[in-house]
Amino acid sequence: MTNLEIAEVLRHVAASYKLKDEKKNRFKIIAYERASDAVEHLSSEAKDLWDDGKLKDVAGIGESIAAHLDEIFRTGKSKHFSEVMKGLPESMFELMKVPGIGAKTAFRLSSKFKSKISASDPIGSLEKLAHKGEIAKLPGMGEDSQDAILKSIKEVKGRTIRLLLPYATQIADEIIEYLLEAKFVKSADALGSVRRKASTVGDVDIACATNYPKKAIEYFTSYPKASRVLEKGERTAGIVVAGGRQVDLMVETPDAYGALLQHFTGSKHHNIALRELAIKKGFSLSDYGIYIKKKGKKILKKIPTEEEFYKFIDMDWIPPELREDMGEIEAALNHTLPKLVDLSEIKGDLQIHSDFDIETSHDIGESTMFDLVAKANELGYEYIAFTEHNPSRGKHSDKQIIDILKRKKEKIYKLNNELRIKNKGLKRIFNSLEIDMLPSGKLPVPDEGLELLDFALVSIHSSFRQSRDEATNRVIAAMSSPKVKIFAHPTGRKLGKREGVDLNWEKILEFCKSKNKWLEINAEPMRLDLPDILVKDAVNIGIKLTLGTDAHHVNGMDNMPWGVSVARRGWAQIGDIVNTRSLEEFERMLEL
DNA sequence: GCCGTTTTCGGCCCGACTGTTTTCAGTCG
Repeated sequence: MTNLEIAEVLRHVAASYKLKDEKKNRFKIIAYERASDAVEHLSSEAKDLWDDGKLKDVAGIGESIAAHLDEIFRTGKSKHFSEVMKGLPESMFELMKVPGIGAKTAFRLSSKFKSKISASDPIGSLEKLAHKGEIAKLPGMGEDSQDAILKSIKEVKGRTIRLLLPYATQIADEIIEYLLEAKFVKSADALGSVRRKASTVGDVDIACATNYPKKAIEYFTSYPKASRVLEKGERTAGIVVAGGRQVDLMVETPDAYGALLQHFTGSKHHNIALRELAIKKGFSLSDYGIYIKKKGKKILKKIPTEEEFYKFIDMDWIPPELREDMGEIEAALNHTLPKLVDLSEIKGDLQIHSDFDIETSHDIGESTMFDLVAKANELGYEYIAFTEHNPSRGKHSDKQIIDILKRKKEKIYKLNNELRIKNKGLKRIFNSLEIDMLPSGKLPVPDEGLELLDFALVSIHSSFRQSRDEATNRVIAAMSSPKVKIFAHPTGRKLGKREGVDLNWEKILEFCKSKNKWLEINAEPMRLDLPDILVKDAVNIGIKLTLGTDAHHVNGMDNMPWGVSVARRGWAQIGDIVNTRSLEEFERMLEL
């Protein structure tokens, strides 16, 4: 059972309690919803935690829920959950997937149209009923509700995967630019997961500061690229842009903008923790500002900037990337927040594929070494590594592989000489290779070939479905080769397409620490791998990380900022990232 | 049902928008 499935079950339990007796179960409902959230955002599989007896360590899962989940993992179901959901129509849980339909509405629809809602496709049945005008006839519903349901169903059906960060950022940037063209808009910022630079983004949210909120809402809803206006209030508005992507705007006057920015940047978990803390200090936080109690009255203090907002509760300003309630609140209170690594501190790109014909079975780069060097100079790097895939093993003998690698070494040797003569910008090109790990953990390059390299990366490109132990042993075996320094795109995940390989991270991190091996943060937007949560684990233990774009074209080298975002979300500082070092220091580290 | 730097009891985040209502319920973030 996956985390997503467990989270869904917990949410269904919460919905069931809501229907049975909302008043009586008020806090139980919150508890189950929180537990559901917690499981959904877990960095490891709940099943694995259960295996290790650590399920109860998850904040939000206590004695009782842990026991029910234990029953589910052992027997496939929970008697208690079945009892709670007893008497409720099965189809209602499916209908709740439609935005705007919650527990109550779903229950009413499922009960009312019992015979007309098919078990195999409840949402499809509902759509038919809506088309016939049946929904509008229900008490408390009307034409507008029916239309809203139809539109939502359409969106559910055409729902694309979550956006990758760069695309979401681009949508946000274009709208921010549009907003700032209006004279009455003082400032505009991305909110939510875009501002926190999460790897994927659902909806794009934007804030704007203006003394003319009405005008700003009007202006926003007439954005030329909007295909539809979802809502239009006094303070917020929502539109749909190309690809069915929703963009929400929050408007505030400049004197209260800080509280708004803080609130809608989130994350939800960060805000909840923050508000609970504020209550203990006698304040109440909201997106309008901070309420202070005076003589039994609540007085609103408006907050123009985020810095002032955090300062008011005795905290340092927290970089948005850290706002996940993962310890940043405690650190901000103690003034021990890390100084996060910055893009300007990156001195090299450690994964680049040129068009050198290395006769690999994988994809070869599209740009020449010459063009890639020019790009590296443009980016102000001191060094780069050419890391083409290894020559294919099936088509080459060991001797042929060694010959190819010799040719590549010579070519890079010549290029390095030219750099030395020019004596500016880029100082050194490293001769590296991204080597497949065979399923056994063996490397498809003979030792004599490895000796030709400055250092090597290893990565997984096949057999993604090995068992946890098999895969872990494979990685450790492959990394044990002396020339191998970096484990590239370690989980092998592709966002929205493929889960990563199931690995025992405790073991791998321990290995990296003891053998001084490095983990790559791959900056390719669909990878962003190592994931931020594992970056944080690695940083905690003191494992060094590298940044590489995995560029197969000069343009790919522009992806470095996304990798830096992942590093920052994992609390990495300059010292944690190897390629923030000067060339001389980096060379020393390679020899360790 | 969960949780603890005032607590193992007594709390539990805050507010907007929509639609269908004459004061609110449901849903969402």
